[in-house]
Amino acid sequence: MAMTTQQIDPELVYRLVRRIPSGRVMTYGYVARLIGCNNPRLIGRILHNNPTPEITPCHRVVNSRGEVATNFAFGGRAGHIERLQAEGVVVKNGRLNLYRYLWLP
DNA sequence: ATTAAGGCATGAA
DNA sequence: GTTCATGCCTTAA
Repeated sequence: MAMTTQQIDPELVYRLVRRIPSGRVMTYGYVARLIGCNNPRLIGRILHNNPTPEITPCHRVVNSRGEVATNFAFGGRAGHIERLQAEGVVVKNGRLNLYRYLWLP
């Protein structure tokens, strides 16, 4: 029995991402898992379509290696890094320490 | 032992 | 069939 059509509400993603405290991050995988989706890439697509970057801090989501997005919708890689550093997150070589900054609800 | 980089798997648009 | 704001594994320095 294959469940091929699993629809997820982008609002669920945005609502969860808004809970990430300033200076902390979550990964695409964790976000996906928490909203009952096993497709991390879909989270990336939804965040790419983020209509309100000022309200929904999509820059607080990185990949499982702690690396920022190459094609961040708001200023690309540099924009992603800049927004994280503005919150005190130390980013080196487009990468941050997940052990230090990872936040889970 | 640690890290970097590449390749394959995955699920939905 | 193609395209990803991914993840995990393998391999090479």
